[in-house]
Amino acid sequence: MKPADLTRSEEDHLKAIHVLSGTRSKASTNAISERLSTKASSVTDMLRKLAEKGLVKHRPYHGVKLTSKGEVVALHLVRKHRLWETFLVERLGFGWAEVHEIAEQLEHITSEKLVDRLDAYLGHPLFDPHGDPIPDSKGRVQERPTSPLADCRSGEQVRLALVDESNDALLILLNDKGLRLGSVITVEAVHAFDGSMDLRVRSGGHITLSAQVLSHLHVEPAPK
Amino acid sequence: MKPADLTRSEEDHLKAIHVLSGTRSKASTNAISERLSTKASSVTDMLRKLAEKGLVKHRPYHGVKLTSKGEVVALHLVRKHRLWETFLVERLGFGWAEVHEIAEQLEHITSEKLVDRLDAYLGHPLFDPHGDPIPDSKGRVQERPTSPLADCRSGEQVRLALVDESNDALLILLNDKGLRLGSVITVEAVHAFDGSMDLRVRSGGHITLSAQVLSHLHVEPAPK
DNA sequence: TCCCATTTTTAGACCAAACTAAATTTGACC
DNA sequence: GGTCAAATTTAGTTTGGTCTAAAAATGGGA
Repeated sequence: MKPADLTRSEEDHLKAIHVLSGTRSKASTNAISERLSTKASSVTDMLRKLAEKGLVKHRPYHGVKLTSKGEVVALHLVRKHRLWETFLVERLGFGWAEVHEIAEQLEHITSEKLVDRLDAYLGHPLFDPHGDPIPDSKGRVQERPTSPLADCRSGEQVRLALVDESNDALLILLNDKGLRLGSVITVEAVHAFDGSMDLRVRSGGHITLSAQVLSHLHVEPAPK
Repeated sequence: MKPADLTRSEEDHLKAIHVLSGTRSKASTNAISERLSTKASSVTDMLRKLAEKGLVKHRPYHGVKLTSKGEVVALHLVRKHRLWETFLVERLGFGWAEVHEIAEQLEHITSEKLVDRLDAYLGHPLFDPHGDPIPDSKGRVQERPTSPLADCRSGEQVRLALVDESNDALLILLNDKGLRLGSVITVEAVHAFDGSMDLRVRSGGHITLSAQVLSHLHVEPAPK
């Protein structure tokens, strides 16, 4: 039983639901429509269609979640998206900020063989350029214990592991400050007033990040 | 004045017209519809739309040809298609026969920067895996003097330079016979009865090709 | 418990891109 | 030059995906 042939729009909706239901396990019509820049009524239509295909469970007025069949499709899309992002950054020299939009197109290319070859060509990477895990061909993801940078205390030394937003402006800001995935950071001060932090970046300088930026950064223990 | 945003269907039509009008400079409605597996009436509709956008010149009942603006778009699509084919074969290890269909999808990805980076990554190749020239970013193509293998005489030694068809079965046949681009071939016999040829492939064996196969092969003088 | 703002769905319309069937044009042949 | 088959266009329909506007459901606060 193949993932069947889905239209681009159907795929976009499945992926949106997957991402949005990450924490709460259900996604709302409005949240989906906002993410896809469409109207709520269009989303409702699509949900009915996807429900008929057995890809989502839609309880009207109460949100939607993926069936296991839908989850498989969504994870496969995420896999393709993150593999292509990795290719663009590592092989073609793109910066993080630029690749999201292109990968949005590339993730819809349908060829199992292409995905698997690309995966092998890149050396079966476990994480994409933003630190997000890349599902393997069976949909399994490598988990990694990360914690919010915002929770760190003064004096802690950690490594930047994950940026949980593909917002261009955020990525450009990090770039400007000399921060990249794997950067080793020492917390120099935490300001209670606004939640901002002063940091020292090894092989970089002293920087300050606002709480708004910090909320998207996750770290892991610094290497020895 | 950008190539403007075109739908996938519009792009497909432009490329079909480009390819079909290669020899005669005009393409017929039926030929286009056959190539795209649609009906003639659908093509007529599309031609009107493309004509309104100034991309084609359509004289009803008398065929269609690209305007210079349409030609630019078509050449850009050809460029993308052939660069992706090259990537798939040279980097991902695909065989010639498999890449056409995937490249048909990849050629519609819109990102100038992506195309140019891919081109550089591949070392600015002049020819794709089938021997077809790859237009550069300005649409210029590298010409190469090739002649039909079918015109060769007994005893001639030549090199396979171009296969002018992306038909799967043809490419698989060539593969089975041990022929690839660049193969050095000696003509051993030409059979007047059916136009078939007996050939010897250097670093291969003795093979026989039908006139039907030969008609798609083009050669250049053998290297010294 | 009732009310009302917010969210979501329904109803009806539009557009692009395809189709079928019918009408029209062309051009080759007698 | 007239005729007819093939090629092409026109007319009208369908499907998928979106929209706007109106109706319905939900759930928190008085």
